[in-house]
Amino acid sequence: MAKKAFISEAVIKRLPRYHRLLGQLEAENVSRVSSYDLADRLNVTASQIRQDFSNFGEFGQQGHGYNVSKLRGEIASILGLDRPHDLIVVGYGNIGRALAGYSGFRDDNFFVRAVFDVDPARLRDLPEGVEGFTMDGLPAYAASRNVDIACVCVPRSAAFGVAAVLDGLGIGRIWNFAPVDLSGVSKDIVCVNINMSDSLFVLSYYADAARRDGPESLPE
Amino acid sequence: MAKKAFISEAVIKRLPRYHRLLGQLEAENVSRVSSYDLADRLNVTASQIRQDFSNFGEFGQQGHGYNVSKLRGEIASILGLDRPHDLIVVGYGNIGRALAGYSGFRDDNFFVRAVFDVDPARLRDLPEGVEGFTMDGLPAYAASRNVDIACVCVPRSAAFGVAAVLDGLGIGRIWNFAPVDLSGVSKDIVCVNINMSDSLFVLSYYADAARRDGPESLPE
DNA sequence: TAGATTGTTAATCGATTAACAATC
DNA sequence: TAGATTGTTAATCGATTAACAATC
Repeated sequence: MAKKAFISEAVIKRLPRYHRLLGQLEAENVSRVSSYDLADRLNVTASQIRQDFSNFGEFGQQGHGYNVSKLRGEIASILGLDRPHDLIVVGYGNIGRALAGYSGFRDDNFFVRAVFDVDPARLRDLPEGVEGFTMDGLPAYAASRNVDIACVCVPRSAAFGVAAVLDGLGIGRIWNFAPVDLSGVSKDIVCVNINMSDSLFVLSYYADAARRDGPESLPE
Repeated sequence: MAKKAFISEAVIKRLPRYHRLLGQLEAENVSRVSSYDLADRLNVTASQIRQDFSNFGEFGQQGHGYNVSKLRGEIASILGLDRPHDLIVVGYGNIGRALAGYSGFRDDNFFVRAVFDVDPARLRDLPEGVEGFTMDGLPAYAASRNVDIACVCVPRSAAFGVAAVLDGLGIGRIWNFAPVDLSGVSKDIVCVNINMSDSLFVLSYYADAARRDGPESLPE
């Protein structure tokens, strides 16, 4: 078929896992895999894997499977991992610090360039290569520097305001750690949420469920 | 119907959002809501909300909707938020520090009691009320203290080993921040993953998609 | 009571899985 | 070539939405 117009979110969410596994296989010097090999490793069906790939093109070779490096490159390209992304962190509290300090993103071309906080006292001990500014410095920063993605790590009460400011500055790509829905702030906002509390609550549920009803009550 | 045996993961994942909204409504002194009110606020269908609730019992009153506090209490009870949970953090790096330092979980009855790391030099500046131990202290700790949930914040390479140790100590409830699938380590493991990279990659995809194809390419 | 809104059954929609012809 | 495995179409499954009788 090659390049469908609209692709379901379920498919997109699986791409990072494929990318990760292919990276491991590459590190193990595996050069070819079939959809069945991949399926085994990921505990999904081969059918699903082939369906997923077919949304984006034809990456395999009939009778021989997929070239690991090529396939990984294709997925990286789909996800945009083949070019650098400039990130800023807005809100330099616990999570903001964790993001700015985590170097692992760099391997996938994501670079935290600057952090912002209302409180100048917090802008100490910044990681190597990361600049710090108070919030009022954000417009000037945005005017002179490229910002691909903003990581919103402010308290819930500040999140809407920050999102509006970011949208006004043309930084509508938001990685949101505040427990609010920012997609309503503007039509242009592209937002992906990490809600740690929500995830913890789900674990709490399944921990109880497993105790009560045994392992059959667990998903997957 | 009242209390279905097995409930889909999609339903469970929506419960924290309901709980959060009901908390806000409670703070606004709203005492009653209909499924239509809730649906409006959450941008979902009223039908879905009623279906979701009906998995667990009958929480509403025909003709009058739901009592906000009562409903919130029911959902809190389903998620286990009505009683305290003792947490430990294993791996005291960037994410581990963020988790141990974040006080917000306490409002929902989750308490980080201790942190563990292979490197004793890292166990400095612990938050108020949090103890620090090297990894070899984990068995003794588990023997003398209650541990409901372990937050695994170690590097990928250490994650399997840590999960095996935790499982051996009977701490099979894992909130996993390492990019590996720990559910295979043991049948008893209940694991919920937060994979920050995966989420960032998905954002990267949608940022590109929005640029290319406009807002129609976005989900939700 | 009449109106509103639930809980639930039936219909629809979309995603996953199975099957298989195409072909390397 | 023969065997293997893809890409894709068709069948199944599950989740979401619509409809409505029950009832507060």
